[in-house]
Parts: sequence; C-alpha cells; structure tokens
Amino acid sequence: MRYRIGYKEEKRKSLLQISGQLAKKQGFNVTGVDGFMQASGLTSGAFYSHFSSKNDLFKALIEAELHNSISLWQNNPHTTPEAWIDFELNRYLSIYHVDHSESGCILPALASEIARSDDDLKQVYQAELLRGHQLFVQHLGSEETAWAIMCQLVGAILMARSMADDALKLIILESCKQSIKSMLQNAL
Amino acid sequence: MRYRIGYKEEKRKSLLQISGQLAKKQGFNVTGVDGFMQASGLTSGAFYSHFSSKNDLFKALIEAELHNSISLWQNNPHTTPEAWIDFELNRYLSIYHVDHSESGCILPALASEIARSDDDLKQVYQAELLRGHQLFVQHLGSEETAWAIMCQLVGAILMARSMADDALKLIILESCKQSIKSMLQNAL
DNA sequence: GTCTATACGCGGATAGAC
DNA sequence: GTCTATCCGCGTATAGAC
Repeated sequence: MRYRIGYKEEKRKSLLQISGQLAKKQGFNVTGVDGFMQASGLTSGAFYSHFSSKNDLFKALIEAELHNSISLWQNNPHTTPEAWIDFELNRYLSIYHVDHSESGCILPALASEIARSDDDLKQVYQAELLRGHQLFVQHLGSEETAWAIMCQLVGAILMARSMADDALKLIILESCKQSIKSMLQNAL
Repeated sequence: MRYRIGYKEEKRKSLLQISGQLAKKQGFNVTGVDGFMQASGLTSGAFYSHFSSKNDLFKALIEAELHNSISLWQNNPHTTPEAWIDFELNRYLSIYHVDHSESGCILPALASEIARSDDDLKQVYQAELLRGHQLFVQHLGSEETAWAIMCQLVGAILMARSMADDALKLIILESCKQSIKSMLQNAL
C-alpha cells in the first residue's frame, strides 16, 4: 500500500463533489467517465476502483448532493416561518443560482435525467427528497404548501435557465418570489 | 423526381412529430440520429435531406412542440378565469401526463437540455414561450401570476416524474393543484 | 429522397504494469 | 490506487448508388 489509510474515502468524497459540479453544469449522461476523472486530475482507468459503474456514480452523487442541500436548509438561521422562507427565497431564487448550476441545487439541473433512470436510483432520490420535504413542513406547517413551494422553486430555476434574455430571467424569479410570499401571507 | 410534390414537407412534419415524442421520452442528447430515423421507419442517411444537423432538428422540434402546446391552451373552451385554469390544471397536472412524457409538454421533459443549448436555440424557445405566457396573462390578468403558475406546473410534473412511488406522485400533483386554486381565489 | 457503406472520434469498461 | 493500452459498440456526418 503506497497510499495512507483514509485516502480512498477522502478521494471518493472529492470525486463525488467534483463530479457533482460537472454533472449539474453539463448534464450527467452527456458527460463521459473520462470527463469526470479529468476534472479530478485522474484518468478514466482509476474510476473503477471507486465506483462499479457510471450509474453507480450517479446514485452516489445524487445522495451526496441532496445531503448538501439539506444541510444548507438546516443551517438557515431563522426560526419564524416568514423569516425562514424569506431567507430561502432570496438564496434559491437568485440570478447567481440561475447562472451557476455547478454550485446549485441538483433538482433543476438533473431531475429530468433522474426521472429517466432506473427504480433503484429513484428510490434513493425519493428518500432524500422526503427528508427535505419534512424540513419544509416543519417550518411551514403544511405538507401541501411544502410540496407546492418546492415545485415552484425548482420550476422557476429551470424556466429562468432556459431563457435567452437576462431581464426575463429576473422577471421570472421575482414573479415566483412574490407569488410565494403572498401565498404564505394568506396561509400562515 | 420519384416523390410527389409536397412529400418532403409532409415527411418533415412527420419526422418532427415522431422525433419530438422520442426526445421527450428518452431525452434529446441521449437519442442518436439513427434512433430518430428508425422510429420514423428510415435510416440515418436520409436524415440530412431534412435537417442540416442534429442541433437543427432540436431547434425545429422545439418550435413545433411549443406550437402544439399553445394550440392546446388556445382550444381550452372555458372563458371565465376560474373555469379556464381548472381545465388546464386537470389536464396538465394528471398522472397520465406524468406517465406519458412522449405525448406531454416539452418543458418538464427537455427544459434542462434547452438550458444547456446555444443562444440561437434559446431565442427560438423564449419567443414561443412568451406567446404561451401571454395566453396565461389574458386569462389570469396578471403577468406575475402567469409566470408563477407556469413555473409551478412545470416543476410539479418534473418532481412527480422523478419519484419512485405512484402514491407520492399523486400527492405532489394534488398539492400543486390545490395550492394554485387557493392562490387564485385570493388574487382574482 | 432513401439506401448502404464508411470515416472517425467518443462512449463505457477491462487488463496488466507500476 | 493510478497509469497506459486496448476492446468494441455507438455517436455524427458524408459519399455515392439507385
């Protein structure tokens, strides 16, 4: 063994992080194993000592990404429903998020590819997403409202990203932000 | 000329329709030119007498798909805002739509691939989408509400499609349906 | 307009040296 | 664990016969 103990585990984490960024930016299917490894400074041959297949990477990557997202939501410092959701709206519905998919949420970036994947992968994804949903429920008090807002957030980023004009992206983001705020004023 | 006049135009329309179904079901990038042509009963060599490149097909396909969607919305027989949106909610937020992406809206199926495409293609997409938005504005009376609802509709289908459990798909659809209805009750 | 044949690069995955 | 070399199928696109 020429590598110190714990190296493989750390390297795997690093691979997941870098591959996640690349997959969110370019798309997972469209990116080759060689692309993922080059971004990590390795060659494709080394890939299979960390993952059994490209699909195995996808599964691990989804789990890691959703863990990161849930941590972000949990670190929201506000406690009242209004302040909590305001914080999330400003963070999630930002131009920065639209323009930097590599550091953003996995849902608007990869959900359509997840939707076309095998059931095993969807189960992993669903389990993590339900944890995220529960977090929203805790703060908003309603399962229905939690799903509705999550869908609108994802749809807004997806929609804004496919627009050509920057001004229009902003309009879409602000429309959803205002819509969610007044929705909650009537519900909370 | 062994082919009757008007043949090429008809064949192109047929190619766009069948390719659109396949792209929405499998994804555009992941489907090969040969796949599109086989689904139309031709071989890949014939592709280039109809389209100059695969990307050219994508652009034409997006335009055709959005034309179809806008026609659907225009054929909504209801005139009052409540009845109009109810009709759309029941049609769009259905399990059938979740389970049959090949005959559904192009947005939840291909928006993330459009977001990663060149500016030329995004311009075509944006122009058609703005027409769709205007239709929503006509019936709902608010540009903001129109964007908010469109985002939520797209997000709901995308989200439902990536779930493993059918029951959960329904919960998400119904949550968004109810959320939009009460949002409009307070706004209209 | 469609076919077959073909060029050529990239896809995922494996084998063996270090 | 990572490297280079390699297998082999699929990707887009073109050429030429019918």
